[in-house]
This record gives sequence, C-alpha cells and structure tokens, in this order.
Amino acid sequence: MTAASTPKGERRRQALVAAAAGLLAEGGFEAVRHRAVAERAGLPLASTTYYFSSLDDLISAAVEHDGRQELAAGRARLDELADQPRGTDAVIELLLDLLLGVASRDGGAEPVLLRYERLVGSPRRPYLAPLMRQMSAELQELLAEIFERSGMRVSRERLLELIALVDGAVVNALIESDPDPRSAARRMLAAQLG
Amino acid sequence: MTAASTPKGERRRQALVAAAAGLLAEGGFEAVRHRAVAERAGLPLASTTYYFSSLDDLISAAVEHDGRQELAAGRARLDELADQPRGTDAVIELLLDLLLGVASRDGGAEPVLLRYERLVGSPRRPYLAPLMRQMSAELQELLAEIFERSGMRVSRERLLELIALVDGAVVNALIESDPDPRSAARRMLAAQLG
Amino acid sequence: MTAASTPKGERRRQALVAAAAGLLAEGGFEAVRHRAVAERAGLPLASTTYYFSSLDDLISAAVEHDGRQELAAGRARLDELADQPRGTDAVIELLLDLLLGVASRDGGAEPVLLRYERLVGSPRRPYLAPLMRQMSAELQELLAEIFERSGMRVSRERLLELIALVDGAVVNALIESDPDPRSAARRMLAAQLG
Amino acid sequence: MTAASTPKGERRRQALVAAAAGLLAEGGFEAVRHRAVAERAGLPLASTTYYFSSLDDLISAAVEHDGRQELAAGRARLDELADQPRGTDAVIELLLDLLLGVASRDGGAEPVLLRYERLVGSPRRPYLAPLMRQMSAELQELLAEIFERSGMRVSRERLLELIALVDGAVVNALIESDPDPRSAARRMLAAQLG
DNA sequence: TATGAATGAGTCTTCATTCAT
DNA sequence: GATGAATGAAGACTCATTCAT
Repeated sequence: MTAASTPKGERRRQALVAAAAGLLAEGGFEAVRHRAVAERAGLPLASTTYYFSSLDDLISAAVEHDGRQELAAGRARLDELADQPRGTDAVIELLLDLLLGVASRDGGAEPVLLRYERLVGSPRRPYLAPLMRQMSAELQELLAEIFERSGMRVSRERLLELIALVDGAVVNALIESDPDPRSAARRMLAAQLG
Repeated sequence: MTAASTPKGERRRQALVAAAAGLLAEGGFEAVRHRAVAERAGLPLASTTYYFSSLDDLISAAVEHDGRQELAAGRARLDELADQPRGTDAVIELLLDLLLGVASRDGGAEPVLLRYERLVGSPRRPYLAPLMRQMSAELQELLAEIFERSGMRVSRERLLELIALVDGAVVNALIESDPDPRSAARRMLAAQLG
Repeated sequence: MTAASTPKGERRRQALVAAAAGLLAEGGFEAVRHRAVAERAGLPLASTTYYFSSLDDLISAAVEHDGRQELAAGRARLDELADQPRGTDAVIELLLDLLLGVASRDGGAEPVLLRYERLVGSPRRPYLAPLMRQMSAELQELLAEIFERSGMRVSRERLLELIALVDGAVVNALIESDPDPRSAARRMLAAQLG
Repeated sequence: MTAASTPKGERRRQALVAAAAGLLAEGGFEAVRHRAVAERAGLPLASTTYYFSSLDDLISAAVEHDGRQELAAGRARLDELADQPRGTDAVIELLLDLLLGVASRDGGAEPVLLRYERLVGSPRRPYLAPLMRQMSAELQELLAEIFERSGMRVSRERLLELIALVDGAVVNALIESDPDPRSAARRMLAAQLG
C-alpha cells in the first residue's frame, strides 16, 4: 500500500505516533503530553484522544515507533556491510552501533538515553514490558548475526553477557560530568573480547 | 547530638526529606511533588518551599537521603561479617547485597528500581550528577573492600566491569514478565567469577 | 449578528473580557487576576486560561475593551450634538467629556483614573503600547472633530498641547485631598482658550 | 548627628527604606516586597515587619525617600548655577531637569516613570496623598525659583500650567514605540514660552 | 468520523503577616 | 530589640480527559 493510498485516519495516527516518538526521544516520558503531541503533529488536540484511548496508549505507540526505527537502522547497518567484519574492533563498533545507535559516536548522554529510559521506565509502565521484550529479542537476533558474520562463535549466554556489559557501562557513565557512554562501553567490550 | 536535642527546624526538614525519599523510592521522580511530600510528612504545604528553595532541591535531598541510607546499609552489611567471605558464592551475594540492596533477595523489580532510576534520571536532572558521582565512588570503595576481605585480587578496572555486568543484567531483566533482576545478575557474575 | 446568534464561545470570551475590564476599571491592573475574573464572569477558573493564553493577553483584551467603550461613548457624545458647539465653554466641556469621560463630571479621581493607569502602566507592560497608540490616535481624531465642528481652527500641535494640558492637570490633581481633576483641567483649558 | 553615631536601629531602618526606594524606582510598586527589600538591604526578612508595621508603611517611606532625593538633587542643580539662567532654552532645560530628573536627558521612559507612577498610584494608595502633596509643593517652590532667577515673571497659575504641560506631554509620550518624553515636553514648553 | 469546547484537579511558587523565642 | 520559623491564601499556568455536536 503506497503512502497515497493509506487511509487518512491511518496517516493521521502515524503522524501522532511520530510526533510522540520525537518528543519521547528528546524529552523523555514526561515530554509526551497530549498538547505537545498534537502541536508537533499539526493536528487538533482532540485527535490525540480520538486515535489513542489514553496517554499510555500513545506512549506505547511512541516507544514501539522509536524501537522499530532503531531496529530498522540496525538491520540496514548490517546489510550495508559487504562482507564479514574483520577483527575484534570492527565487531565492537558494530555492536555499539546497533545497541547505542550510530548517533552515540558523537559522545554525550542524549543519544543513548532513550534506550535506558525505556528499559528503566518499564516497571512503572507495565504495559510497555511485552513490547520491550519483543523488541529486545529482535535486537538480540541482530547482535547475534554480527558474530555469525564475523565467524566468532558466541553462545547466547555470552551474548547476553556482552549486552549487559555495554548497558551497565553506559548506565554508570551517565552520571559523568562529560559523559561518553560509548567509550566506556567500548573499553569494557575490548577488555572482554580482546 | 541526640534526636531529642535536634533543633525542631532540622527535624522538620528531615521529615520532609524522609517523606520525599519514600515517595521517590515508591513512585519514582514523578511522585515527588510538594503536595505529596507535605501530606506524607504531615506538614503544611508551604513548609516544603520554606525548607527547600525548589522542588529540585527537595529531590536532590531525597536522592541523597536514599543513597546515604543504602551506603550505610552496605557498610553495616560489611561490618557484620565476622571474617572474610568464603568462596565465590559468598562474594557474589555480598556484591549483590551492596549493589542492589538486601531487599533484592525477594525478587521483583521494585527493590532495585531506585538505583537505576537515579542513574538514568541524572542526564535530565543535571543537578543530580555530582551527588550521584560522589555516592557512586563511595559505593565502589565498599565493593572493593569485599574483594580485599575475601583475598581475591581484583583491579579497579575489573571491579568496574563487574559492576557494569550487574547493572546491565538488571536493566535488561527489568522488562521480564516476572522480573528477578538479582538472579540475572547473579548468573552473570557466576559466569565471570566462577 | 444578534446577541442570540453570537456563538457561545465568543459570548463566554466576551464575558471574561467584560469582567476583566470591570476589574481593571475598579481596581487597576493588580485587580485583574484569573480567579477574580472567573468569579466575576461566573465561569470556571480554567476558562480564563482556555480563552486567553496568558494573563497579559487577558489584560490586553480588557484594556482594549475599556478603551473601545470610551471611544464609542465619545463618538456617541459627538453624534448627539445636533449642531456645532457654541462658545468656548461648550467646546471645553466636550473636550473634557471625551478625554475624561462624562462620569468625570461628578468629580473624584476614580472616573478618570483608568486613562492614566493605562498610560503610565504601558512602559512596564510593553505589550500594551501598540494598542494604546492606536486608541490614542483614534481619540485624537475625535477631539479634532470637536474643533472642526465648532469652527475653531486648531493645528495638530495645538491639539496635542491641549491634551497634554488636560492630562497634566489631571495627573497633578490626583493627589489632592478632595480631587476634582476635571475642574483642574477645565481651569487650564479656559486659561488657554479663553 | 554623624553616621557613626546614628543608632543602629535607625541605620537599619534607613537601609530598608533605601532598598525599598531602589526597588520602587526600578520595578514600580509591585516590586516592593518584604522579601526583596530585605534581601537588597542584606537584612533579615522579619526586620521589614519589625521596622514597618505593614508593607504600605514601607512603601510610604520609599516614596518619601525617592521624592526627597529628587528634591535634594533639584536644589543642588539650582545651587550649582553661578548666576541666573540666560535665555528661554536654559530655563526650559532647567525645568525639565527638576521635573523629570537629569537622567531624563538620556531619553527612554524609565527615568521619568517613577514620578508618574507615584502620582497615578496615589488614588489607590490614599496614604500616599498627603506625602505627595507636601513634596509637590516643595517642588513647585523650586520651579518658581527658576523663573525668579531668570527674571521671568510667571504667576503661580502660569507655573502650574507649565507643569501640567510637561506632565501631560510625558504621560502621552510613554506609549510611543521609542519613548523620549523629555523631548516631547521640551517641544511643548518651547511653544508656550518661545 | 472528528473536533472545539470545556473543566476539575493539580502543578510549582510567592507572599504578607504572625508568633515564639 | 530582633528574628527564625512558619503558614494560609493566593498567584499563574498545565493537563488528561470528557462531551456535545
């Protein structure tokens, strides 16, 4: 179905989701408000409650939107590789690209924050958990593929360990005065894989 | 100075901090509101702004209160050990007790959530970062002491790695349908230390 | 469009403006508060922020409302004159009616106060200045018409001088123990025009 | 009595008055708040209510302080003249200096605002009126002296007229987009005296 | 199918004033 | 004589949600 043939309602819904996802990425959960979403989408305020039965609904959609986008970006990143990554360093950078996003290369807490806000925000927003689990599993598949391509044999447990290492490094780096979470994660991966 | 001789003003201030810290632990940052704090402390609404120049101020105090309490509990946990921990398993449990709190033994996301909400909440509340760094450093000292006592030689880098491993495991476990973050962390520590 | 057919929303908006304008006239800028306006209009508090994006917005509307009303009253006063005003005294009274309002005939500071509060309040409320300039210009047109009708030739500069004379007389009369600003202005006009 | 021998209480009172007067000049009546005054004076909040039975009391004192200071400046301005002012222009500038303050030479509404805020603010603050009358009378004496010195014979009525002209010109100039009230007043005085 | 209108509850914060010490 | 402590009332403004059309 082309964009042109997408029903108007669906298109508006998507516009709201995209607006909410943008707000979520920029300002965290607090920033996702009916008013703000409607304004960003250029749609009437009431359309937010018309298309989404509650704010939580809208937040779910936003979380999924952001997550799917990241997954797609990860997939694309993987596909653009002509052949297998050579060497540990290439594997590490690939892991970081997929886990933290390519934007994390620039340093700073902001580009990576969304991933951890969603994770840590889930217990207080139980409706997010199933969604997060699903997307987490898909991300793991992608990460597993990195090792497959590189020829490195890595068990599922080992993969989870490496993910944890990255996530823990990042979470702890978030409070640094000049945070560079990607570098922190890289250091730890290098120590483990090197 | 005994409790009885604590000046009244300081006692009220502490009551507000304790109330805010409780709300923070139970409901996250969003739950710390002037009204809620005042009600929980049984004090007038205006007392919250009398003792704290802004809500951020109060939040800072609450974060510090919770953090100091955890540190004190960790210190106490360490001191109650008659001699050195015997065996890897004991070391692991000790690590988990100090990092996640003894309450984490019961399972569930709630007991460990506060640690990660504070970490992940810091980038959007920059005034927390220095405080968090200070308390993080103190916690690392405590954790280092575990290894010293056990006779295991562990470098600072290695310690940070282990912390990251725990934190990453926890953060990823938060989205499980029946989260048991402590167990997840334990598994990873066992794999690394075992 | 009759009152009955005025859309409800517009009617409510007008009710708020009228309430604000009344408060402004009776109590000055300080008296225009969300609460007071809503109560006077018999509408919910939140309606004030629904119809006006800020208090300044509401104050602007109130200032314009009062100003337009005065201008309309001046216009009406002029139109009720069958023919030209005869004699200097009639011209003077007409000038005073338009500048200070017919209510000023009764003496007292209150009836004239609003004009000067708006003028003097503008520098600290810059958003009022354009509005005030516009209404000032329209008032000058009305005043010019008085002289045209009376057959007296008065240049624009001379008109501004006479306005200044009245305003200055009034402003200084405001501190008298039993203020009669209209009389003070009349005396000065008589001396200049007599 | 020298400053050193001024009783401490009186000195503090004066500090509060000076602080209030400064706030009044900078921010108008609204800016005179207990907290702001105390902070500016570097004194405890409660000292404001200890030395002044109410905020109105403090405002009165501030109004008087500012007024006396202006009068003193006017007196000084007059005394610094070696001989009589020569020519109408010199007289006009002198009038403007005394009425609007020498700061008005720089243009802008701010330097002259205080005079008109006090005048127009008096009807809603009746306790100010007697004070304002007294200071107004003293100012008139000063202005009369200008004409005496210059050799120009000007009746009391004429003087009041000239004052009104200046005040009216200023008040109307306050709403200009780039207000230069002194110039507006100068023009009118020149037309009348030239 | 949409949406403009509407609002009760709540947000943080300010303030004049009182009072015990 | 002086002031730290305290607070009820009010300030402007936001928000999720409902509802009539």
